[in-house]
Amino acid sequence: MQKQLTRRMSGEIVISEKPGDTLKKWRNIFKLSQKNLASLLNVKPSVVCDFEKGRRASPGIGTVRKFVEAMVEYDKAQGGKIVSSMFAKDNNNAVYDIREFNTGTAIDKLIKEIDGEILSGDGDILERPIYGYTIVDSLKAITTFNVFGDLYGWSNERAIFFSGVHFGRSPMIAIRAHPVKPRVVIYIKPKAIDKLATKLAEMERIVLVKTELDEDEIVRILKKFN
Amino acid sequence: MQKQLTRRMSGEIVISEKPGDTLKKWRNIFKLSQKNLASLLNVKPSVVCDFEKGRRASPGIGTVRKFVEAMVEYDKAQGGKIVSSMFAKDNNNAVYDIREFNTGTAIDKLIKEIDGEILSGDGDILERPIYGYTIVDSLKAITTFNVFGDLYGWSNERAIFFSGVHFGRSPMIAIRAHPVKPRVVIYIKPKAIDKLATKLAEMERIVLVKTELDEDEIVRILKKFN
DNA sequence: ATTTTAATTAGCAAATTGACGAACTCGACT
DNA sequence: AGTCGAGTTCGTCAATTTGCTAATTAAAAT
Repeated sequence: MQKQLTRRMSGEIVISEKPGDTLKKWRNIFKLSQKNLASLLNVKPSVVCDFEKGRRASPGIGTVRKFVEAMVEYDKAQGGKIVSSMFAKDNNNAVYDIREFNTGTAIDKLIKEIDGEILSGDGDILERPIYGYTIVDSLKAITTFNVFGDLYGWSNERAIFFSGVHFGRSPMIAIRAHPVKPRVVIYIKPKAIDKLATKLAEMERIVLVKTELDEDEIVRILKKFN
Repeated sequence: MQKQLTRRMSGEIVISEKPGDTLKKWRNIFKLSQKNLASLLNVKPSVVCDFEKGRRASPGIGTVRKFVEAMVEYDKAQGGKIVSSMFAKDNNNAVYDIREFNTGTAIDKLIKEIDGEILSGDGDILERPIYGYTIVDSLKAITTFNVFGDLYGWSNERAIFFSGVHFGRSPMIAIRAHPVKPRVVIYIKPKAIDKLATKLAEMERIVLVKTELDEDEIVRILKKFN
């Protein structure tokens, strides 16, 4: 959650017309004085000012990072009120795990690692890289509001794992209906596989896979990937 | 939409453990070779490589920005396939406008500008700064999936304008139910004001305002703010 | 009226970036 | 065996950043 926010803040600062103003805006949101923030960073207040006033035309990302993380850390030490007020999405327990890779991982490599069986998808589509994954409880995903927006992390070039799958029909229908599609869908210990599910997967050119590993094992294995 | 993506990309690069890897990841997503990207940036390929391999520990945000924007621009010139595949939220026409300010604007200043009448809220709460606003169609906001997650931009220290308001009861109930609250709620040309709405606003310490200007005029006026 | 506190400006030394070019690796394809 | 394309490594150097101190302005508090 903090990471999400630091990314947002950094992104906004980098792209902003006047990065200094944006920096200042965040400092104000965190209710810190320049002196205050400076001491968190072990620098003198004039340094903070120089950045805010844009004396440095293009500060390094290390600097931006230090600033942003210091503010978020500070808030955390105070109980995290500001950070958590920034976010709503916590009780979204339909999402079991969500993570991004830094480098692409080929689909077939991932399938092999999790001991998956391919139900649909072949050829060079299996060599495409994906950049992250999401593990969701299929039932909760459909009944909970809003999850579908949160299923995709930064990239939709990703794998989606569904747990609690009966026949795998509903998850594929949901994916069919949703405008953004993942590259790979993986059913965790499905009871059976509905024919319509594989048909839809083919139509969408989505690689459909099943695995008999459980969520924890999958998370553990995928920790390796970067 | 492009701006959103550039912010995401930049944020991810800044916060990443290995910014170079993240840069590379995005270059791959945009299906560009180093040479290719280098030519878009008018630099030599080795420069791109140096950044990806982390020879510069802390590249300037100007550099990050150039990289990110070049990729997005390139995609746009190709028809914008990648950028738009990255986003789902288009047919969300419940949201009429959403914008962030770079500097805080006092609530009462904003109210004065849009010629608003205060229905609830007084004292120093009116001097608090806000950092953005959202204008939504109240009916669509409630019937459309997912909007409530998109109502808040970067900061919830913001104003939310509701158009198509009858008595203003439903919007306040929705806000009451939602965990993240705006600082200010503004009804655009309401037919009347429900008592419960003002009561809820008081309970949530939200400044409730009505205005007789229409959406377009409001957008025009708020363009001034930065 | 005086003292604090917060924010801004400016000059300067050391460290780092940003860009280049040339040399080098490593597969893949003739 | 040889050449292409894509990517990597590194020495070099001007331009910038980073952080300091010190001086100055502005606003708030005593």
